Amino acid sequence: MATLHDTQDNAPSRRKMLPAQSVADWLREGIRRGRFVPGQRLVEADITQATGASRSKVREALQRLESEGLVLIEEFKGASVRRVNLEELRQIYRARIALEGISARDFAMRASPEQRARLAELMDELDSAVADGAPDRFNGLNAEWHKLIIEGAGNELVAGILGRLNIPIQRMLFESLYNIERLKAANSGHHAVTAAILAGDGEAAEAALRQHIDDGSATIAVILSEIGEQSPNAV
Amino acid sequence: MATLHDTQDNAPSRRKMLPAQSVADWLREGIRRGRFVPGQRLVEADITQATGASRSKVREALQRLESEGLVLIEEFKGASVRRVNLEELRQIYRARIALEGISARDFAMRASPEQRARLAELMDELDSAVADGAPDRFNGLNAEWHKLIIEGAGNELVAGILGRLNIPIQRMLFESLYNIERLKAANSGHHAVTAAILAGDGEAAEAALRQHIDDGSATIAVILSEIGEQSPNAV
DNA sequence: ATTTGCATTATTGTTGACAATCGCCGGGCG
DNA sequence: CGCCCGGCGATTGTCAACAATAATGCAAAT
Repeated sequence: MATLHDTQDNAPSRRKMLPAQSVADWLREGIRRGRFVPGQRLVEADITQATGASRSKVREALQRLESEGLVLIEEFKGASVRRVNLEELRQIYRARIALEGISARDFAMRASPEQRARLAELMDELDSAVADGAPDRFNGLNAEWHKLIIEGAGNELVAGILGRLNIPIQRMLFESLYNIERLKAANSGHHAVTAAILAGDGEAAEAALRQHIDDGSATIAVILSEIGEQSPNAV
Repeated sequence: MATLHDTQDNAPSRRKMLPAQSVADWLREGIRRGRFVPGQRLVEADITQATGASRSKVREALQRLESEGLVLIEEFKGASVRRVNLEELRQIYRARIALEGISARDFAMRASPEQRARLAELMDELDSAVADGAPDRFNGLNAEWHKLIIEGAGNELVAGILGRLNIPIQRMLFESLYNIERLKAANSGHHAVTAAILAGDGEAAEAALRQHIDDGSATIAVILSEIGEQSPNAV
């Protein structure tokens, strides 16, 4: 079984003494970046040693992550990164469609000229990334593009919910865009949404973004089912 | 300052010894039913005594409620029921529009004949409650009507999010329907949604439910602003 | 060789005591 | 009379030891 300090790699982790809430952030980030894979156990002692936080803080962080749906805590068995099955993935995407859709609508109605200009700029850079066949650059720009719309919609509550929803599927999202065909498809969706927003058409923007997310969901489902077919404790 | 066991009222609270997670439920319920009003402090010792749970469990429950956005925890000041301002109310309603809207759409597409029959039945009872001018009965039926759609949409994730979103405004929702005019207006919205669902028209069902919720939001905003004008520590 | 039972160990859950901080109350002073 | 300030009680934050439980490894028996 892989322990935690096995993988202490790049970070200058010399007794960080992370104070409190940061432990939750640290774990979230680790889950998002794939350092902790679904099913992996999160042993309190290891986290204590890795972060320098006290056990109380570690426990508090784990309980928080559980109520966010990121980890599973079983009595006397401890915490582990929660696995998502296909049904849950579907539900996540349904929620994303609803929330990110309405964000696009709101963004189209209230975005400042600067924000619209930034959106157009990102669109150009996305195009150039596609033209260059640069999936890494595309991934970063893609995240920024979505983030601009979500945070620009002026609804921190919805932005927060979406942020939490995305964590479990972040890694798959990332992997899904290493195929040039999918990349082109995704970008055509971006174009439709961007055009509607720049035209100030909230209705169309919402519809286009819904379509865009729905397209992506099929791709992710494939990836998840591939992963799910591996041995249960492998991932 | 009102303490907790001042208000220990109806429940047979003879040393309940609530085990663990139940403490969070107990607090949630108390907040929802107005036993704990926004701004009220939630002292650990009082909760311990009232529930019979240990302090660890109480703290755990409070932290959970904080990450749900229900309570506010300040360093060395403890937990208190979070106040919602008008901007946050707007954001809650925007999220509700998105999530309950898509639930109506999904329900229209996948509800069983039994569920549709139940919806029609509820609609009749709502009408009769309006005709009788019975706001209490209407309130109960109204909650059931929304619940049927949300839980019948087949998305527990979205249902859970909506459940948490509604808690802070539950009391206002309740109070808002003691005006016969508003009651009639709300019911006309119910009719539009029900008709669309029974016709199997997901698109129209979503649009109608969005409109219905949006109508309600204005009413709630009025109530909140009235409350907000009272002295800050009164509520 | 496989399985069963047992003892050991690793890990989590719980409790209690102690330290830190905030809010209040009363006294001193301008 | 009003204001500042220092102590005091109440409340929360932190930590370490202890108890309860599950996982593991080993040996013996079939």
